[in-house]
Amino acid sequence: MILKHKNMSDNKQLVLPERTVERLSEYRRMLFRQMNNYEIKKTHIYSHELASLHGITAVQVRRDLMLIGFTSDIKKGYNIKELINCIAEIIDTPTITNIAVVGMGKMAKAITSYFNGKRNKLKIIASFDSDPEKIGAKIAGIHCYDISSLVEIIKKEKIKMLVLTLPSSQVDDIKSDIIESGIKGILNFTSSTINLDKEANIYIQDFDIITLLEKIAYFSKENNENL
Amino acid sequence: MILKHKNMSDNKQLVLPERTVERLSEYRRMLFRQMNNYEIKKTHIYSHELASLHGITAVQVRRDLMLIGFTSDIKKGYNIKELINCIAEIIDTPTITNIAVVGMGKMAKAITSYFNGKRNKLKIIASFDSDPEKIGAKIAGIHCYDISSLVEIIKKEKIKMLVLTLPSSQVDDIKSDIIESGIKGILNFTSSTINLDKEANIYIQDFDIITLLEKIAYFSKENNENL
DNA sequence: GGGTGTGAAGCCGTTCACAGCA
DNA sequence: TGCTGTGAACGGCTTCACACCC
Repeated sequence: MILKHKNMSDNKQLVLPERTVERLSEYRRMLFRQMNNYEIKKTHIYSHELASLHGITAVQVRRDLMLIGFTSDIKKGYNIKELINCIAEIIDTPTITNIAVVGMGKMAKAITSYFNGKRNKLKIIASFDSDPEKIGAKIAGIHCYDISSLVEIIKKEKIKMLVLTLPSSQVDDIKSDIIESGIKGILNFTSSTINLDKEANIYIQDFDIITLLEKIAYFSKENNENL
Repeated sequence: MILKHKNMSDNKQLVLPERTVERLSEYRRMLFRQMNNYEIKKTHIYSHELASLHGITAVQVRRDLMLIGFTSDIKKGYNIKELINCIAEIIDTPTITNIAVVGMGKMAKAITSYFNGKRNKLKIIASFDSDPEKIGAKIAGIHCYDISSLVEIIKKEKIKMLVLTLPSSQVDDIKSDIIESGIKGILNFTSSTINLDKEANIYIQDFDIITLLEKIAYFSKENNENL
């Protein structure tokens, strides 16, 4: 509808920086909150307001909005509703994007329960496991399939993204299936890095709790001493 | 013991880049696996071997090891055991670092069960919640305290890091408590950014599943079209 | 003056290119 | 020749500085 997004207007779509995309997602949710939940039903917001809500600088906000070609209303700041729509134009997919979880353990259940319902263009619709007890069951509201049917189900159910929460040791076993399935994006909770670089063209985001906690411990240590 | 780490030898400790610290954590775990789990009990490893195990370049590995002042044995590659010890010198704390989880929901339980036992210098030893059903109980092997006793317990139990898994709406309520408690590092699973910049000197790592999945969706989209 | 939009500079991390060494 | 260690170049992202506009 509203199409202030410069990059969308020329047919050659400009790719945004990773960090900008992350912040756009955060801006949007914050903007929703600003628009709805407060007694002061704001319609406009200044860059420095949005910035301080996120603990970043106003320049950063303006730069991000510049990149998506969104401009402010003179003297009143950014129109919240229009900005929400503009961000949606950019980061949302036109139709619902289906996601599946591989390895239906505690973490997967927690993620599924937490996530589903939070975004209306992204939905976890299936899970895979090798445990006979789980296969065929409905866990955290979604059907659990046999991991051996990964490729088949991904294609049938039009699944576009995977969340990997299976034991690291089992990751290698499904690599080729993942590539074959045509999956385009992965959130990898596994502690093993899956390097399927070769032309598979899959966007992978690694998340490893052990690494992160060790990193935090390291920089906490630093905090005590210098700096 | 083995002290090849240049930075440790001069009393002014050099701070490593974030990404390097992350990779060191990953290298270490991979090195353990290389040393123990394989039939070929390797004692040495080349930079390009370690690199390909992680899906990165050999230069990257060498650069990281250069930064920690670790050098190879001539013509044989890096001594695995010594490297493990060197990494431990840098990222491990001398004593066990205690961690607490705030908000004892499904996610917290999954994280605790997953993490505890994996690293011997980091341990989740307590949790906090406001739910009377949970307070006083032992959940996922750890005691759950009343969230109102946050500051007290953190000081008493010498807790140095927090994992925040409580609803975003409740984050603001505990901000001042966190600062008062003297906590040095936070892993924030909440979708609200906690900006407690002001001299609190807390290292914060944000992790927001919604943001990450939206980002992955965005770049998956890109993958389909250009690039 | 109080806000915005943006070229230019700066910073951080990765990669290139190459010298050195057995 | 094959691997390492590293200055220098590069690229992505953030911040500075400033022109512009009501």
